[in-house]
Amino acid sequence: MLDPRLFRSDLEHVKQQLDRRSYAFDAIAYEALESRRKDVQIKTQELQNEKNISAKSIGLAKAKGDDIKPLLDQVQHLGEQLKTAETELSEIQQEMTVLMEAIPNILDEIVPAGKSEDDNVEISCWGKIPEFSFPVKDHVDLGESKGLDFELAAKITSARFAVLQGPLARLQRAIIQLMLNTHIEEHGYSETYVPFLVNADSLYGTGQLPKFEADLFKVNNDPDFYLIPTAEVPVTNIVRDVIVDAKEMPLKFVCHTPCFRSEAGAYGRDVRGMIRQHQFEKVEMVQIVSAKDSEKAHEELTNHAENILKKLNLAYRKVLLCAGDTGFSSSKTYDLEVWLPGQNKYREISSCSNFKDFQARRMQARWRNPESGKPELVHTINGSGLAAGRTLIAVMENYQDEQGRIHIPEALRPYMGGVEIIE
RNA sequence: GGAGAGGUGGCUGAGUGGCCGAAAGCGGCGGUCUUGAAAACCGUUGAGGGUUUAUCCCCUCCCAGGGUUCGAAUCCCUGCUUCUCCGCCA
Repeated sequence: MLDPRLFRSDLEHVKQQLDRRSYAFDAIAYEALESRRKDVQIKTQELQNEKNISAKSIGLAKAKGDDIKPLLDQVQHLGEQLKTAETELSEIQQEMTVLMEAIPNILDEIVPAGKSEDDNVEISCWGKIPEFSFPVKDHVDLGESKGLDFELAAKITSARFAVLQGPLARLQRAIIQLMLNTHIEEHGYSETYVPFLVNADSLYGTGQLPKFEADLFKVNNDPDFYLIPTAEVPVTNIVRDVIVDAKEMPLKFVCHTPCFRSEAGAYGRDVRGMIRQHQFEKVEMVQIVSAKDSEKAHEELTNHAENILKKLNLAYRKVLLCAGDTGFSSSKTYDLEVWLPGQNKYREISSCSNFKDFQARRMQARWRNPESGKPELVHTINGSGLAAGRTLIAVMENYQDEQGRIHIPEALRPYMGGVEIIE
C-alpha cells in the first residue's frame, strides 16, 4: 500500500512512477473519488461532533433535573442523518481501499526500464562455469537411480511434486543445515519456526492478497487458511500491528519452511524435473529495519545469500530486475541465478527484495524512532538464502562426474555422515 | 471434543450507562537535588485519522463485528482469542 498522502500532495509524481511499471492509473477517477471522500468525511465528522455535543447536554440537563424532552426532540433527526453519512463514507472508503490495494509499489529510482526478464541488468558474476569432458546429465537423469522419483510423487499426489529418498534426501537436509548455520552463526540471524498455514490477514500484509489468490493453495476452514508460498509471509507478519522498540532494531530472522505454490499460469513451463514444484524447501531471511538503513541492509542480505553459493563453489550471477520483472510489493529486487549445466544456463535460486514501507503500511509495522519519539513505518527486506530444492539441483548437476556420480562439496561434508560421493 | 473463567494504555490493574481516552501503581521521558549515580520529590508520558501554511479544533479506537440508547469501556448478540480442568493425542 502506498501512502495516501502522497496521492493527495503530488498525484502527477505518483502517476509517473506507476507509468514505469506500465500500471495504468486512472488519475481522473481517483481525483473524483478523493474529492467525494473529503466532502463526505468532513460532513460525517461534523454530524458526529453534533451528536456528541447534544448527548452531553442531555446528560447535564438530566443531572440538574431539567426537562429533557425538548432536547430529545431536537436530536431526533440527527441519528438518521448520521447513519446515512456513515454508510456513504464507508462505501467510499471501501472503494478507495480496493483502488489503493491494487496499486503496486513505487520502484526505486535505480531500477532499469524493461518489460521482461530479458531486460534485467547483470550486476556481477562469480565463480567459474564448469567444463565437462563428457555429455552432462541433468538432475532428473542423475537422480533417477539415487532416490529422486517423480512418478512416485505423482501417484501419491500429482505432477509437480517429488519424492526424495536416501543420500539425496540427506543432501538436501545438509544444504538446509549449512544455510541455517551460516546465517545464524556468521550473519547474525535469529532462527525461527512459524506456522505453514496462515490466515488472510497475513497474506494481505505481505501483499499476496487480494490480488494473487490464484497463486496460493487454500485450505477449507472457517475462516480459510492458506498454505504459505514463502516463509516471508508468516515471518514478516511477526511485526504486524507492532511498534518495535528501537533497541531491538534491526530484527533479523532466518526461517526454513516448505513453500507451496499453485503455479497456476505456469502450464508447460519447467515441466521436467524439480525446478518448478508445488512444494519446495526454502531458507528465507527477513530483516525489519529503519528507513535510513534499508538500502544498506538490502545489499547485506543479498551478500548473505551469495555467501552460500560461494561456500558451495557454485557459479552464479547477480541481476537487478527491471521494472517489468519486479514483483508487485517490491521496490527493488536482486535475483541470484546459479549456473545449471543440465540446462546450460543461469536459473534463479534467490530473490532478494527491498519492500521499503509498502508491506509495513499494509500491516502497520512500526518502530519508535528515538529521535522523534514517534512511531514510524519500518522497512521490510527479505530474500531466499537459498531455495533448497534448486540448490540441490545445482549441486547435483555441477558436481557430477562421467559415471553419473555426485561429489559432495567440501562445505556439506560435515553434514553428510562421511559420505563424499553419491553413487 | 466437553466444562468454566477472562480479554482495558508499554506492563499490573480500577472502572456496570453521561463529568472516562480512561483511576492508581510500575516503567519511560524531563527537571530539582548530587562531584557523579541511586533514592526522594515535581512535572510529563497511548495510537490512527480529518481539517489547516501552522497553532487550534474535530473524529475514531477499552479483542473484533453487529445491536439497544439522546448517550456504551460499561447492557445484548455473534465471532476470535487467552487461561484452568476433563477427554484425546505426537
